[in-house]
Amino acid sequence: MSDNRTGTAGGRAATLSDVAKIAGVSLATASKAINGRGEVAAATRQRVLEAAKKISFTPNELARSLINGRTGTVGLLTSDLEGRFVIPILMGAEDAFGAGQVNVFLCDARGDAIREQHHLNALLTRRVDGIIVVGRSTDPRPSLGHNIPVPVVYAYAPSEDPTDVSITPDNRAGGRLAVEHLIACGRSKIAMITGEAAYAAAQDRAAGVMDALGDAGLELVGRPMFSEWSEHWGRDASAMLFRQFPDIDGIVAGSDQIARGVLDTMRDLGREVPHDVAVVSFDNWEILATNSRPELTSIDANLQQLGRMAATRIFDAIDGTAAAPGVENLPGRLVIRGSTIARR
Amino acid sequence: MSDNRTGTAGGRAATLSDVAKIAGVSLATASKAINGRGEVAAATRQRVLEAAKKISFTPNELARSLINGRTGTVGLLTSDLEGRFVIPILMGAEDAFGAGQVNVFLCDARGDAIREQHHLNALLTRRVDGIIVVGRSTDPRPSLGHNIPVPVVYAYAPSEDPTDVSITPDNRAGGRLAVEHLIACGRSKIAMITGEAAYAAAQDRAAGVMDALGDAGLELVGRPMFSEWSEHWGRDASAMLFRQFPDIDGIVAGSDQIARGVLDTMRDLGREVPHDVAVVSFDNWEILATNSRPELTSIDANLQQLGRMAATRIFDAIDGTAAAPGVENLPGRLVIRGSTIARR
DNA sequence: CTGAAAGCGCTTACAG
DNA sequence: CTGAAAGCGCTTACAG
Repeated sequence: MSDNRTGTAGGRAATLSDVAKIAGVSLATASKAINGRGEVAAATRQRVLEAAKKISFTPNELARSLINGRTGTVGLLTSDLEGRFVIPILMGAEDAFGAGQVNVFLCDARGDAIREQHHLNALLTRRVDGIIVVGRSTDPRPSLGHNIPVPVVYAYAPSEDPTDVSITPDNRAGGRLAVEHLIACGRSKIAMITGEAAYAAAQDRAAGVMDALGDAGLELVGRPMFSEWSEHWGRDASAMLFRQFPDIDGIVAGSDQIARGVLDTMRDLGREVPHDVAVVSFDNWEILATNSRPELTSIDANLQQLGRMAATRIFDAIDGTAAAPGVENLPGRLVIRGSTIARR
Repeated sequence: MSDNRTGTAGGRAATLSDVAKIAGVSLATASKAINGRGEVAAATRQRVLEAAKKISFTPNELARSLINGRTGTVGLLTSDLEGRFVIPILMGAEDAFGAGQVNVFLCDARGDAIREQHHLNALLTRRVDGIIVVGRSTDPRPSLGHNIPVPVVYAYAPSEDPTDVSITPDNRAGGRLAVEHLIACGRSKIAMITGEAAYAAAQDRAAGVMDALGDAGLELVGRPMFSEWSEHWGRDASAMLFRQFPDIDGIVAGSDQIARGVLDTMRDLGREVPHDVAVVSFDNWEILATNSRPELTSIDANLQQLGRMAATRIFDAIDGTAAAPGVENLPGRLVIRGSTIARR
């Protein structure tokens, strides 16, 4: 097969007319044969398919979309591509849409509202069938409004507008999960080191921690320590904490990164994890969680599932069976490793 | 403004005919006015624009594309979305295409050839103007072939076919860079701990390391140690290494993860970094490199630039000024931190 | 400066 | 079973 960058001798892509001409049938018949629609004689269909194959005919989806009003495309509007959180969501959505069925337009607004508006316009101009908006944190974000002619679903960051459809991780339930696990591991002197207080994720997790401690008749040791979402902070905070409260036996870390810092300090202080101190964290970022000493017990936010759900909501809305508006909170799951339960 | 999910009272999106009717002009004139083309009286243009605004007219890009033969879309065919490497490339490409100008179809083949073919077909059916194929490693990958009617550029993983256009990191030069830096830091007893030998990246970096050592009249201490790209391996390998060669004063780590493991072991062994042992690694994965003790000197592969270049190649090919085929090797850059040069 | 007409590639009633 | 015709939403020569 020679190098052919056009598909036909004429220097342009093969068209249904080309196929019809070669097969000696009308455009209408060629169309029906290709699409398996209408009553077409088996022999005729055969001829058409052969002709199509011969000239590598690829139907032009643009023309089809123009007719049936659906493009089979969806826009993914994110504000933070580099973020580790949007990627699994994006994968889940891509997954749910299926290979070759629905295609996803990826748009990264870089956290810039102007850029987001540009992208939104471009998406509408291309007649996407729906839009998924993926935020970079779980803090509510401004709504795109209701003047958008296609369904919109907000993932990770919920919309500020309660009449929009949003799906976000249930961080409060996650905080409960963390503490309940520590208690189940026999811990009762539990402290919390977490990220920036301005983040809803930090607040929600802390609230869940408090809920669960209260239910168990326990109190947090010290106050929740808010600062950076970093290993550095994990190291520094845990050093401070143990100076003040040497008998802590359980720590909830706001992220795997923070937990990694905590583990470093435990090692420096000669405290054994999990024997002396059990550590549970959030994110279940595998590459961090499975390479530490010991490995980290962590709460996975099920982001890929979150992406799949967002895609499903879009489908439903397109099919007219729209979900009830509001914020849906997706529970996370506890992944148990060596930082809370010793390996034999 | 009321909740309007359609754009017009008729329950469908506003059309140029609607605009023309309201403005009291012909379709042709409306088109020219909207596009700033042709000679249209200022007053007429004004009326048309007002009408368009009134009914929130958004031109249907599908129809335009059908006419001019270009869609302003590009396909991004990746095999590994979760990989940290494809994301910056993807961002760079998205960046180069600009907000709202060209839109990117994201397709993740999950490393499955069948799925890739499905996605490829879908992209062609949607008449993308070009395709960027982003591999998950720097190992050459099968070509998509030359029967594709649009330009194709391979990023990160080059194509096996030298007549394709490929851009890949220059890992050999990176290996040189690493060693030259260690030598500049006064080190002469240098060892290398790296990832799986089956990876071109591992081999190329090792080759560059050997080149630079040879040029300096030095020899590697021991042999390059190949195994997992993990912290675990970094810890274990460096422990073995120092047992055998206690006087090593410089280590090239094949990745930041491996380097993190090396740092852990140095700390366990009581060796001070960088005073006793300097460590340089690859990837410059910030979240790992800037949170270690000390921070990591690392070689950044300039992946975002790689993505931008790939996008540029696509543009050029569309404009008919195609790049010469072959593999282009993009040099990395050394980012110096505390693991090779002590902070004051 | 304005508009009627043809056409981009395809599908879908509707006749035959 | 097959095909002529209209039409999806838009643009572009070409007349006027």
